[in-house]
Amino acid sequence: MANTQRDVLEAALAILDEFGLADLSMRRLATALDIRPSALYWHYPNKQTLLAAVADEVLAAVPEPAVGAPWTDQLRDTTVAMRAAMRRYKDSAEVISSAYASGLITSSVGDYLVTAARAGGVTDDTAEAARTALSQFVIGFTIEQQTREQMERLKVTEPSDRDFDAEFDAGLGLIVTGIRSLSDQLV
Amino acid sequence: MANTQRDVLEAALAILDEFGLADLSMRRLATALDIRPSALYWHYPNKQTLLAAVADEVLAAVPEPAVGAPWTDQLRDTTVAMRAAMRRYKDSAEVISSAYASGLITSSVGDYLVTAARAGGVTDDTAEAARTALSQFVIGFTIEQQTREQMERLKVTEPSDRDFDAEFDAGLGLIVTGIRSLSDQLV
DNA sequence: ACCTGAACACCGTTCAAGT
DNA sequence: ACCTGAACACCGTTCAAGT
Repeated sequence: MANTQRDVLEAALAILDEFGLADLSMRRLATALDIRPSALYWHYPNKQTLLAAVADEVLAAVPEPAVGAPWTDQLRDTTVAMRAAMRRYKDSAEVISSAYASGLITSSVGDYLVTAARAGGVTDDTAEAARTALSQFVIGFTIEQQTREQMERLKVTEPSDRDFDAEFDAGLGLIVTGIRSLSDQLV
Repeated sequence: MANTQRDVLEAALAILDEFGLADLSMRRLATALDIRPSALYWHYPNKQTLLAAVADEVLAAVPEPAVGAPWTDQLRDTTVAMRAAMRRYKDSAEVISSAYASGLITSSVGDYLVTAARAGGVTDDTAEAARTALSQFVIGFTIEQQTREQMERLKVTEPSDRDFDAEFDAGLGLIVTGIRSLSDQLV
């Protein structure tokens, strides 16, 4: 039974879900599909491109913000949805960070943030800054949490008593407040 | 001539400076020191610990904020200094991100940010959120820029026309504005 | 105190050849 | 269209032994 590109992508997500990024090697992925590693290169030109596809698939769970909602809620909801999407797959924040930097990502979550910020009447520069601040924050924050979780799983660290949800809400609130404040100045 | 732990650290920084993280392997580091890879494990227990030492050394260039300066300037200056310190060594933002998450970092830059925010009279939770938002932002932002730069060096991407300095200033301004706004609410 | 030698168990990627 | 087989050039880490 021959595999499609989609089969390869789903097998990669399954490994990420179950074992994390350290175990997502081309050799291990091939074994999961019961093919030889070289066969993967028929579906994807290299590992980097495969990981970008994984990143896009993870972020595809983030919905377009509700057009009727206040623009600050759109910013909040999109950022919260990004975090929720990343938390579904172990280490996916790190995958997304690399893919984002590589420029191979096609997800439009960044555009959702820029559009929502513009709805607040801020300048284009501020809208871009809002996207940067929010996406870097949520990705960086989730990398930190997921790396901790992976280390606790491997018993190399004891469980920390940090309240990640509270820390996230506070940081998000702080950034949204900053954007709203810049918006108010323009009125 | 026997090597010290410091010699190993400096050789690692030299490789980072000249070639970047992809070339910082234990084998290559050993070759640079003219010893066998196994000898490195006398100085550091593993690569992760060595990279944490590299991260600390990079962040050691960030000065304690001037006590006389306004607290918002202390926040800005520390974040700007973190970015400047990271930009001295290729891919060091990624090294710091991992080391930060691993909990092996001992640098006190995070404390500088919390202390500065507290000077603004905000609650402890907001001060912690300020540290998280600012450090995640500057690390995430610099990872993105340094990954781009590395790819341009390898000619896998054309130079982008993004103005990273302007984007950074806008994002930083936005976060600091948010903190100040929460501080003002308390007055 | 610091290092070598040898080994173990892995990587990503290429490319001619097979069906 | 999709895959195998074989190879190339690498990894991090361990551990007994050397000086």
